[in-house]
Amino acid sequence: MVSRKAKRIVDLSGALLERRVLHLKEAASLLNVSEMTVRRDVAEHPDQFGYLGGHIVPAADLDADVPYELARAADSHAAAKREACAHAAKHIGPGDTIFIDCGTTLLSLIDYVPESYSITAVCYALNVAEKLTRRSNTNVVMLGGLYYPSSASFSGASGLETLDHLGINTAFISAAGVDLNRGASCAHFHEAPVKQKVISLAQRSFLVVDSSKIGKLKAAFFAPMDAFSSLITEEGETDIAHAG
Amino acid sequence: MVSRKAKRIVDLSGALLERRVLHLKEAASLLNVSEMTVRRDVAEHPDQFGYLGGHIVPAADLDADVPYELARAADSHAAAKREACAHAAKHIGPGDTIFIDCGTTLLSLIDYVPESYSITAVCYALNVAEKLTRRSNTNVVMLGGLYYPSSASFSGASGLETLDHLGINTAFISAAGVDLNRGASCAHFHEAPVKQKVISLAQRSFLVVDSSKIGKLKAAFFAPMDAFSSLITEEGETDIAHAG
DNA sequence: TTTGGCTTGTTATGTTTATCACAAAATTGC
DNA sequence: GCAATTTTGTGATAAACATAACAAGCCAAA
Repeated sequence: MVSRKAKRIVDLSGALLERRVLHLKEAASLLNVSEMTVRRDVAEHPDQFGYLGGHIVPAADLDADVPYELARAADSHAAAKREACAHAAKHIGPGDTIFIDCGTTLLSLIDYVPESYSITAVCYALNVAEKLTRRSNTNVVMLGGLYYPSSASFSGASGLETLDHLGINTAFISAAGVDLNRGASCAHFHEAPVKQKVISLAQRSFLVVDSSKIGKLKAAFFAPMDAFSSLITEEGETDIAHAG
Repeated sequence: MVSRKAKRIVDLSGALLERRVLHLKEAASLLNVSEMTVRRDVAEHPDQFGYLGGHIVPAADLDADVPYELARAADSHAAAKREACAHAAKHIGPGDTIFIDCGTTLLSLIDYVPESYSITAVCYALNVAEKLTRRSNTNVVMLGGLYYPSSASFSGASGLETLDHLGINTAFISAAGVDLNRGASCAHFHEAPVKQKVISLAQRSFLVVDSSKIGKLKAAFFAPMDAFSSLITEEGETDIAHAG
């Protein structure tokens, strides 16, 4: 027979699947043990449970194991990125089909699109998809493929093929480096083919970065500046002269 | 100019993107205001923030706004589902490529695979993908397509094409209904083509359900019983007689 | 510049949570 | 069935958190 303790752990994680948060007191009465015992159970299984001031949560909700230097990237220039998104969102209209690149830069773009707009959003990053699916009035299209933790995104041949069936009005592309002469580059090679194909198919593309990226050049070059209608940063929008 | 308050809210949700949990004290010093102010900010934006005994979390982590009757389905028979997964996981070996179906049934399958096994997992549901990407030693392949909130999964022609490039050893398929004569069915039509193609390509397929599903029949029929090597429930494994 | 409304900080008080040590109860091995 | 070990409960104490009332500060319009 399985020890009482093991059964409690299973019961508790079961209850959490359903409730997402459980107060210590609830958990105790649910499991028919004292609060102290629940405390001990939770403390002994940090892999399964998180504990926040009297509340038990699934460990998954907390684990700062966010893939990607995402965790690291998210803090730096977070405010600038949000401002850049606010500018970029002005280019989105009702009924549009947009493409949202991976990374942290464009994560808040969707927050600046009025709830009333019904749009279709194409993405290939897990964190972006998650946000999009929470929004109503939004069709979400995901490009599949192999997962790359470095950018929390998927890519592969069939993801690229999916793009052939889509009509994208406006693509929002981000970059880890923007050199005003050479163009836009990113740190991970697997992202480049996706970005390039999107840029080639979309009616118009915008390059969205916080200004700290300007002047930098990363390993994977993916587009010259004149591939974009404009460069958008927290400071606003800069038209790109199409005269070579 | 934007009110100071509005900027704080944006900063706070930005910090949460990165940290997932923020202690009241940290938040206060981060925003350069008193704890009391942070309390008030959080209380005024229940849509964005959750608050658990001194800790601020993104509302999304708590909000029972889990898409799908997922929320509803998750509680019922949760223990049975986990037990079924424990049985099913015995069929996974190091180096395998497995397919994990959508729904809540197979969510805990991955928990029963030893950390030391390096595997490749193919999926098409957002909640499954999320769990898989948290695991080390795991290649994750996602089938893309249009998002269906009803099952938190993606499907479409190009997702199906992706399957052609994959060699799947073992497929774990779940169902909303299992009729021992007619076979397996699910509630959403978009899932059926994916399940069918996977079953046709995988070396072997297992049907994994909690026993409450047995005897039920849902709208979208997708496979006869003899398409599966065995039926796995919380009570264990039942070989399926291949004699018609 | 001054008024009035709104925002923020402070303080005080009560409640909840955290931790520890020890006792009681249950399990296990023999 | 008995002793050793583990698990669980209890109560005391300290720390952290919650809440409300009021004072001070900020901002905008007159």
